[in-house]
Amino acid sequence: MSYGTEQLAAQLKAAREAKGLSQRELSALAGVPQSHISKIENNAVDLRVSSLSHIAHALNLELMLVPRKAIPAVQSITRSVASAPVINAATQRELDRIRETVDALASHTSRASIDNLQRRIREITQIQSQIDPDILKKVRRILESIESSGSHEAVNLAVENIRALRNQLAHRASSQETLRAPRPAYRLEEDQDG
Amino acid sequence: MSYGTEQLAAQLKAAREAKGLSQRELSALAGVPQSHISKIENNAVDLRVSSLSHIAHALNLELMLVPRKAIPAVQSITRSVASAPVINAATQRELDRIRETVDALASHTSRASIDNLQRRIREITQIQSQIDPDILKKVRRILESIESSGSHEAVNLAVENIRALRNQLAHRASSQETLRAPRPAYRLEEDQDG
DNA sequence: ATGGGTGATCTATTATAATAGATCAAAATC
DNA sequence: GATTTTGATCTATTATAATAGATCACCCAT
Repeated sequence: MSYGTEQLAAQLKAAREAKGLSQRELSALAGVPQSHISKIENNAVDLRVSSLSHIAHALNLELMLVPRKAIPAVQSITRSVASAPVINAATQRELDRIRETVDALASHTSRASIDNLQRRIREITQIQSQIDPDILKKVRRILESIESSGSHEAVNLAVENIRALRNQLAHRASSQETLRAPRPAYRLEEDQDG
Repeated sequence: MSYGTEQLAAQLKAAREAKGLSQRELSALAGVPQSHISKIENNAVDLRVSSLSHIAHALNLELMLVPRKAIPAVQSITRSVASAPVINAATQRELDRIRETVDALASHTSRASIDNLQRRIREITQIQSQIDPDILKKVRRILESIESSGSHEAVNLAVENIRALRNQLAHRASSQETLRAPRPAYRLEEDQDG
């Protein structure tokens, strides 16, 4: 069912995920059942303003009525605020896991190879930019396969892999000033799988 | 009953009145019963988002979720847009009535006095500025009393009256331009505490 | 395999928004 | 003074949001 509120639904979902909250966590914060949040995010209900307001507040959002003419300006502001260099919680979690994996790897691998690897990891962590958690997940998979194989060359491959990722991210970070407009962090009309 | 939506209710009512619409007129535009609009404006219901959205659209407003940090900036924009020199519907209606009254007056009064009066009326109409309908109403009352009395001096008094109003409005209009020019756009208190 | 966390999807019940329509008092208008 | 407009307030009916709670499949990690 469509209620003409799909933008709001998508925005709520995006905001929740940007804060790294599960539906259950948001449910506790907003005082709304998880099942209802699910329906809302899937645009299956025409929710009441009080519900919307509660959920929005839990996500640090405010419901406002904006004059037609002011919409582009407001979107511009919203985008610039939303794209602040706050790291995504999911990304943060993946980074933590990578660090754990590297620590585990370090405990039974030669010092020299691991030092290089750890430096690369630190580099990535320092880049305050949005990183796709899936990419980090792949990196971790490689590290895990290394741990099981114990191969020296595999470690070098991993280092190489991460260096490439670092370069990619660094490039994106520097070109972000000019690219910010076509890459809104808050998408108002789309979801993010694809 | 309070639903934490009194801001929205007040804003809707203000927007409706700013457009010079009655609840019934808005009802027709938004496809929502007048009785319901009354309840909404009096904060007697926790309305659904679709209803809010319909009414907002009829009033050229859009429902948006705005990040906490962006609220002051958005309010600033909204204010500046709202104060745009768009003529109020109620004002427009009063101006139309004044014109009708003058026409009626012209049909049985000496040409010379009326010409001057009509020129003054035209001057006022040309000033695209917000005029308090109550002031215009007073002007019309004077014109009406003239029509009943038929006095020459009364016509001159009315002309004088309207000339004063014109000056007042012209002054306000010119000072408004100088106030709008250095409009501080919008500013984000972007402290980047990250 | 197992268990924790995820989000979607059921159930059943209650609360209330939304609707169409009538009525009313008070202004505004004629 | 009579008429119209406006906004608020009723009634009665229907539609559905909100709720609590259980369940399910899916991924992820042990």
